Amino acid sequence: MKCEKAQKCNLENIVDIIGSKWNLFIIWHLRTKKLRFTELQNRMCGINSKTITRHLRDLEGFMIIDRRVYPEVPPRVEYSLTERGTALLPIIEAMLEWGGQYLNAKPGESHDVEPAKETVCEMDP
Amino acid sequence: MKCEKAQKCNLENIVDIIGSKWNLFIIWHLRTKKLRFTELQNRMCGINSKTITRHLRDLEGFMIIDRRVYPEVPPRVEYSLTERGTALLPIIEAMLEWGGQYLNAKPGESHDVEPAKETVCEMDP
DNA sequence: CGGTATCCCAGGCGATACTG
DNA sequence: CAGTATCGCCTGGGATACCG
Repeated sequence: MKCEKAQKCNLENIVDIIGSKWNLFIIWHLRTKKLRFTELQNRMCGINSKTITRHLRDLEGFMIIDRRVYPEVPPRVEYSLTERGTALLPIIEAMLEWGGQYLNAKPGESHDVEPAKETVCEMDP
Repeated sequence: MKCEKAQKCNLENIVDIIGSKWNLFIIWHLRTKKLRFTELQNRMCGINSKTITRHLRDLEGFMIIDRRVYPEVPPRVEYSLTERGTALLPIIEAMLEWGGQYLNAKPGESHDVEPAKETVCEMDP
């Protein structure tokens, strides 16, 4: 975690963000439209609320997502991508493309079901 | 970790590879030339041998790096990128570019030293 | 609805020591 | 040199319960 002799690695900072499965999923799910807390949670394979909250806060801190609270009853909170977050989409797409080219062709070993398309845990339409 | 209702997420498989700080570092350090075990270890901020070995094996399993053993005394093992691994470089470069654009400009909070350039833990020339 | 608060556990990672 | 073995910490994340 620490590069004592050198300055903090650029790549390391980025991996802290992109390297998390959950962060990537959140960003990806927000690519088309803003979503509410529960909508996100349901789309992400039932991730528990503590975990998703933590990652949402992280992403908000990095100014990758925008959190908008509507003072209503019942409460409504909507998350959306910022410009910074949107700028990450090409990278995620590149990752998916890479995965489609190489992982689907020869899955290595951990391949139990048929290859996915460009989808990420699409569960509920 | 498990998408019970959907097929295994493509993105999740990829994040297992790209999402690891160590894997990214290894790939990045191998971008220009093949390196020996110790060379890699020294460049990576003194990562301990157990950890690096594990990640090297993982990457080898995914056919992202190539491990070549020379039957000599003392032993020599060289690691290099495969085509698959090389195909990841544009993604890492995109990540670095994104980080350069956004993280260096406004670091958020975890920013203790001056921004890094396109470097990754460059310690010993 | 959109979270916090607790508890708990697997495993990622460092430190250290040893080996062919 | 290139690892393996062992120990032990600490965090990420699941389960569950509760709250404004």
